[in-house]
Amino acid sequence: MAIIRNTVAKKAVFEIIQVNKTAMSQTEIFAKVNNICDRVTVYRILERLVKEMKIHKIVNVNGVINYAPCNSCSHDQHVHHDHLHFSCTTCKKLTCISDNHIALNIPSNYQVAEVFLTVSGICPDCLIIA
Amino acid sequence: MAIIRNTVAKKAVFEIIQVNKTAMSQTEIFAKVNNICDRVTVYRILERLVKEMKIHKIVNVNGVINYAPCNSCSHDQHVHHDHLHFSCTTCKKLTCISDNHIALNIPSNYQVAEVFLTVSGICPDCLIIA
DNA sequence: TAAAATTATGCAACATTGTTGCGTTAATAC
DNA sequence: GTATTAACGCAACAATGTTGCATAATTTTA
Repeated sequence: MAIIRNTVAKKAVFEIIQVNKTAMSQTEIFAKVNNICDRVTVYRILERLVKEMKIHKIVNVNGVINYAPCNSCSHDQHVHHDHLHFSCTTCKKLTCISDNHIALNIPSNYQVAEVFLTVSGICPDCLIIA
Repeated sequence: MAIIRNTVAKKAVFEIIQVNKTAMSQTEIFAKVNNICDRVTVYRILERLVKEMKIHKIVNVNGVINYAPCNSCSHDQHVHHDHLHFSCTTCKKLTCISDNHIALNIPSNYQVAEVFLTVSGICPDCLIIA
């Protein structure tokens, strides 16, 4: 039945993810926890937070897994959240763009579970600079 | 000006990708080339084939990069092809589902370059077995 | 509150995927 | 056939992620 423990490291990791406006990789998160725990622990905490549905996993266009808070996710939406991710080619930041309900045209013999939609390009911040 | 050479290994890799109905990872491709070349060579061939626009890269939902032939891709579409990928959670195969033109609702201050759309679930083949 | 149970951690080692440098091989042009 | 240089092999490295196991910390319960 696995009782969930809210440890110091776990709180720190969750805090970091919640405060940050863009999605973060394990590497970025580990860099921010200031050695309060091992890097393996960060992996395991992330795994647990995903299972507890407090954060969600997003694979960036380069294949690196990123994590973002599940702010707008209800329990239902988690499995089937159709929101969109924007991957900036300039600053490399991955941003969640909420509430983009897309209509897919998938053959009926496919059973859809989850939609992964990421758009690459240049984000507003980088467009200003350019 | 880099003259392109059509080597034995390159022909073999391209053949494997073309024959296969689903997208393949470097690991899968290397397993099929039967040691006619080094695994590094496979990486480099894939890189070249992508640059020559004969195949395209797809990042699977687990972060592993897969390759599929650019059958339906015109030169224009390559950079901006909106087709959809289906990632089967049972057989792990990644399939291209052609011609799914989706309407995105991205804020106008984002400059869109490329759309990555992958849907996970169960593919027809695995549904029959289940 | 002390002991038992079990969740979480640290560390080391490993696995997978992908990259780089450099000397050598081989495809193509002439 | 020879020259040119793209492509290759090998070794070494780098990044990301995983596993096993002993230990630490937290919670339960007696």
